[in-house]
Amino acid sequence: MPVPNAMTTKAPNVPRTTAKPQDTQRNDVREALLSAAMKLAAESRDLSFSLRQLAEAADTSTMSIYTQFGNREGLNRALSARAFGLFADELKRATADIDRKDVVPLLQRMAQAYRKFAQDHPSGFDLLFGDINSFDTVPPLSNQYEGLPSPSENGYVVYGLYYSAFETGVAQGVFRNDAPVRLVMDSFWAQLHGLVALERLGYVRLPQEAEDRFAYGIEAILRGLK
Amino acid sequence: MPVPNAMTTKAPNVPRTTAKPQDTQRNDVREALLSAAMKLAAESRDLSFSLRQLAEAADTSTMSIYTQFGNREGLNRALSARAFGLFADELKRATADIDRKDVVPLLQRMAQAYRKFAQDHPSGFDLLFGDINSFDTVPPLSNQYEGLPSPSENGYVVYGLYYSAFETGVAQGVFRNDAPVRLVMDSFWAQLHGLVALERLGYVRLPQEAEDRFAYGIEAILRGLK
DNA sequence: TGAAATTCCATAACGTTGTTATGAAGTCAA
DNA sequence: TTGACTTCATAACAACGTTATGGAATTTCA
Repeated sequence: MPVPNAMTTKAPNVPRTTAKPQDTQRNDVREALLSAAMKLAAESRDLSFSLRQLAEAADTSTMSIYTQFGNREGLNRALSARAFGLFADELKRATADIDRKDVVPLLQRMAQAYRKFAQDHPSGFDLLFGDINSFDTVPPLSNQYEGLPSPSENGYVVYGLYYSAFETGVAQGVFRNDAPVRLVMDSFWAQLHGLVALERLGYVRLPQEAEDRFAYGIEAILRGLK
Repeated sequence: MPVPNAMTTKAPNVPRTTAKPQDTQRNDVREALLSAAMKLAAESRDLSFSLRQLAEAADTSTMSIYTQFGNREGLNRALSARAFGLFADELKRATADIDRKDVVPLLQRMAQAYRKFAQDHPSGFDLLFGDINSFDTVPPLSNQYEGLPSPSENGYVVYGLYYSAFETGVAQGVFRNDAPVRLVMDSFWAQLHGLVALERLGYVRLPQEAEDRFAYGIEAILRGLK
């Protein structure tokens, strides 16, 4: 879509002051790029910004993206790590006042946090769960981790929060023990993901229905795992 | 990614024979474009083909895509209608030998068909359920249809097959009647979608786990709606 | 301290993409 | 037969991700 090219048409040959000794805190440029990318993604609620737009927003050039991240996929990978951080924060905040032994209210809050993360950071949600090949940063489902790329630290945090809730719940007899805890947890997560993903994708067109739909779905999911 | 441009480098100025009177069965070009697009999508298992590749595969030029479909989004919309046809076929085939009153086995088959459709036609699955704004061709969840774009005919077929199964099931008392049938059905669908979507996105890395995971998930979903 | 090696990124270009401009050929109504 | 309309082949355009090149800043090591 041809758009007024206010951005690419700029005064040419205005060389930027390149890194002076005192501002060469390493990773200044990297940080500027990452935070500008997060901002652009937040504004548009997707990942459609171009690398030229990003470079301009971060007051640098496209080449610095390549030296810092290799290519766009590398940038996305770095952004995924950030997104997992936001997700982990939301999970912790939502469950701060819940006793870890009260697994049912705990998981209800964690489900709400999953949905809230998708609503508040839709591009982060897309990064983590919306694209093929995005799962390099997500902990694998299997116990057999060998040879698989290692996910980000916050990925493990998120994974661990869900897993330990189910570990406790199965031990308490609140959830079924007819399968490995991992499978019970994954079942919960997949079904929760479906509720949230369809809403993110625009299937739920009438906002006033969304709350009932989500609440009903979560109850059904938990019922099915008891 | 710079690739040997064997396609764009072709003998120039070789005018094609433009529509002669006898081959002007209208929509010849449209049909050629659609079937070539389906083929390209099937080969790559995604929608990454370019409009130039499509034009060449259909032995026409890119402009015909624009006269036939307006733009790429219009092409995708037409492909969605085809994909819904394939999905409806799969649903019918999978449930052909099931009595419509046996709603539990019926829905198990319909869940398997949903998964099989995603496996056999991943790009079709992406078209229908994988992208924001793709839901113009999907029947809306709500009873209040007013003002919403009308989905494709096969969209209604798919929707109706699921809906009537739940209508029967709720009437029989097999499923809960504590909410509108539409909400029960949507809960089932969303959770099923989560199982299938995560598998499609590459989360299930070990194929030998996929079957158990899916079977366990479907059982849990049905249990939660009883 | 000073020269060589290396890192970083600004400029500019390349190939590919979706889309649009233009015009010629074919169809259809009168 | 004429004139309006439709269709699509050619060519161009702006924007995209990426790569080439080179100069400045920094680091290494004497």
